[in-house]
Amino acid sequence: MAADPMYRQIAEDLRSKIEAGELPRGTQLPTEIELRDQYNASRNTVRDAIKWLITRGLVETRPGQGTFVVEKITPFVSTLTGDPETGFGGGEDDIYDLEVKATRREPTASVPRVEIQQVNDATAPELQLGQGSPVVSRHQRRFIDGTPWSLQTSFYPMRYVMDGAARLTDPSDISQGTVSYLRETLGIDQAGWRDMIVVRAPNQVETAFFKLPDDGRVPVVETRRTTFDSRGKPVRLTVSVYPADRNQFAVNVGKVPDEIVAPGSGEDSPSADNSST
Amino acid sequence: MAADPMYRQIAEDLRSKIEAGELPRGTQLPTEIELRDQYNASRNTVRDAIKWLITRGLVETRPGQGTFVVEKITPFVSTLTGDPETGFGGGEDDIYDLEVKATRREPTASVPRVEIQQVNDATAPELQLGQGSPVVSRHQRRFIDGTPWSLQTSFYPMRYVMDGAARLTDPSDISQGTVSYLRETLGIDQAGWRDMIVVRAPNQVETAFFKLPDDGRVPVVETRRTTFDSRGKPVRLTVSVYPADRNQFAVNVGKVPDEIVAPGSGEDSPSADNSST
DNA sequence: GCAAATTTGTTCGTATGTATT
DNA sequence: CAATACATACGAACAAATTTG
Repeated sequence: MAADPMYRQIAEDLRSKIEAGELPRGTQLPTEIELRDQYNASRNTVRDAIKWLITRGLVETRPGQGTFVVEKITPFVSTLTGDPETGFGGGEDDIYDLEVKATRREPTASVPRVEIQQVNDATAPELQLGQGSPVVSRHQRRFIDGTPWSLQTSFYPMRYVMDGAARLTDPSDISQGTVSYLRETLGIDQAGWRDMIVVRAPNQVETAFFKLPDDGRVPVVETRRTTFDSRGKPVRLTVSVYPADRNQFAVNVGKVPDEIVAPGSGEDSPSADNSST
Repeated sequence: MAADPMYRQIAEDLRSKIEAGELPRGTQLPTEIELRDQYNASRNTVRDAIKWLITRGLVETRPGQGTFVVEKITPFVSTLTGDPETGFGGGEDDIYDLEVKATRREPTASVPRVEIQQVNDATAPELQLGQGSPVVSRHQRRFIDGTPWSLQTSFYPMRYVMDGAARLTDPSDISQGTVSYLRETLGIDQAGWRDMIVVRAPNQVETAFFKLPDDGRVPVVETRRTTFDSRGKPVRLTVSVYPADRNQFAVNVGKVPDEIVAPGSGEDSPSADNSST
């Protein structure tokens, strides 16, 4: 009882039992009352230990049922790169390439929700627009095999609509893809893009849509894709949000083989802990 | 008291005050005793509210001092892509390109720690090695302006050393870079690489090195870079771990302008919350 | 340098509410 | 409806870290 607080000791003990396979995935832990007796602590202390395990994503509690070791999720893998000449985005509108280990799963998307907005303070510089400029936003919810996969919003300068790209405001899929639509109507070519990848806590909308635990311990990955024309001017901004607990990303540079090897994540760092700087 | 639990109401109230600027970054919140009186709740309930804010990274507590609104961190931005022909990795050994908004900061790295290990179960398939094959691991701690930036470990098949690349086991920097060293000694060319990006909770070593809060609420980003030769065979695997609270990543595809625009993250999704599927 | 005051951290006990079986 | 199990809330006491006098 000298070094660590009791709830940490209990938590570490349970953690080691989980990682040693003594408590396999999906099994139920002893109830809080049973743990209280086992560890000779109070129920509140046991609950502190469980809270610590929840934060690390090791267990989950279900009211009226018990505490369970979480099942491992087979992640979705999204490839952020693509062939800038041929494929260039895969042909689908705003949909990233997708490859999934073992089974090939099918992504589906909701009908776009289109809005005219004043450009956000955060996105204005990325689109090189003045504060408050009007933009068209096209928002979609995307699923894989029915489970929520990502939220995606693309922003286009309103000027494109004025200049003739009226279908940008159509609240339906632009089947040919907005890329080729902009090229054909306005002669805007797409020379490349940059993805900015940020990890952050989910907001309320994201927590609800992805059915994440409402204590914000599961982060989301936000990719902000700015597409440029050949003169280096930004054409659009696509913001996609993915829950980090079921998504991974791949980036290819140069010549690489096709198959994606299951990334085993986890404990690769040399076992010994570092001490000096 | 019907809808939300009291600790959530207190937390949301404090959150709105923080986001409205009423409680600026860095300022101290009222003490738990003061909050108890303000909200007419018990101290434990106030502490539950503070815990909720901590999980979301909005505040931090300092024992003996108080609770404070967290300061915003200017993030490091690492570019995962590069020119596959000319630059190809930037010339430094295993160091990614780095660009930082406004000021250009200098990355430094510790002397490599070299170990001969049996290949990990997770990394064996990525390097296409049999279970338990010997590998050389080269581990470095990397800093920017003195603050811990990333932990990086590269794995090479031990066979390379047998075949003549003895310096791979040198516990010092290979100044010319391992890429050109392998090309000159063994004729191994580097045709491309793939980065797998995973977000997960930090382990004990990472928590200590990055000085992260020990409750694992700050995730880490793990990039697993597999480098391939022109025949599509893996040459090496570089695993880098970055704390998500001070790092962002950029991926360039095709032709894009040089300057990286400050990515403002956050609240871009259309304001209204989604309801139906 | 030490002691007191302040503030958060841990642990206990207890009671009541809510969700599930 | 009853039993079970987790969720919330209160009160209290002591420990540990930090600042202040």
